[in-house]
Amino acid sequence: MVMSVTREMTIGQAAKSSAVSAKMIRHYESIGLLPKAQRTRSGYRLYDENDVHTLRFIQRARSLGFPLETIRALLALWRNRRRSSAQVKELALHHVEDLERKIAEMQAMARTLRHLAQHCHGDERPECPILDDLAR
Amino acid sequence: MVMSVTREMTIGQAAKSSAVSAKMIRHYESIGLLPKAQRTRSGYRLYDENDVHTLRFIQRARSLGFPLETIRALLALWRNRRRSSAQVKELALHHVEDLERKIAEMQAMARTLRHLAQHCHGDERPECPILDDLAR
DNA sequence: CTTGACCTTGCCATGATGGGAAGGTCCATA
DNA sequence: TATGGACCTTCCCATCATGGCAAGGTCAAG
Repeated sequence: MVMSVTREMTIGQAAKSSAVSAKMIRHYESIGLLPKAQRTRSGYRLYDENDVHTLRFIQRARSLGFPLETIRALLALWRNRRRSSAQVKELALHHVEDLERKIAEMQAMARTLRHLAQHCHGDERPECPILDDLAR
Repeated sequence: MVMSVTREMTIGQAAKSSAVSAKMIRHYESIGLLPKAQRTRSGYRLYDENDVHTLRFIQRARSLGFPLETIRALLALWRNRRRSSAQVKELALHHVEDLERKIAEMQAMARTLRHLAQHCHGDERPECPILDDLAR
């Protein structure tokens, strides 16, 4: 496989460079989050530095918990020179609200369980306020 | 459909009494979380107060975020007179750890995003530290 | 007898990811 | 030049808990 001087690479190399698995790169392409990759004559996908940059963008956005559909919108804004930062900020703050809602739910669960566990002897006897609560 | 005096009910009534959807009741049965329900001659599932009690137990455990496999274990302990409360407590505290780990992850995401958003003008101009971070 | 509310099973979808199979390609080394 | 290993391809299946829908059967009241 002969690649040009512009440092084209296979999917495995792009995966390493971007910390996005080859599996996911193919998946992102299949759902249209990434444009269809170029191919060698034998069918191998080819990626360049630009593609890797996009992959890193997606990877970073995923690491901040953005769902793929929001990342689709963020990518469009990133590429759009006439975007308004207000649009980006709205997506981000909406996601923060989602996170905060989920955090609050889980904190309530954890608080309840810690409280119940605190009153559970945790010994060999069967009496257990945790089960009592679940069965109430 | 004639039901006995022990207040047997159809799946829809059991669903209302337990706040578990009929769909989920069937699903729990299919994965063996619930024993196979009794049936009328025509094939309708029948539930009694005991079944509803179990359903409420599952519902409460789900509302505390326990995964179904853990609920399977909790149900077994609930039914086991020779259980030790230590086993129950361990399952609960393990789940609390899971919750706390996820909460911490999401808090880190939210913190980062709030910080980035704070520095984003959120106006009609394209400059945006949020995109800058994602693209860095 | 009709109608509407309920029940049955079975299939598909979600969201993001991984696993694995069956088969093709590339390249270095024996 | 042949072989082997590392890589690539597509396709299907699994996760986890839940919902939706479709086609068809049952029940009870009017």
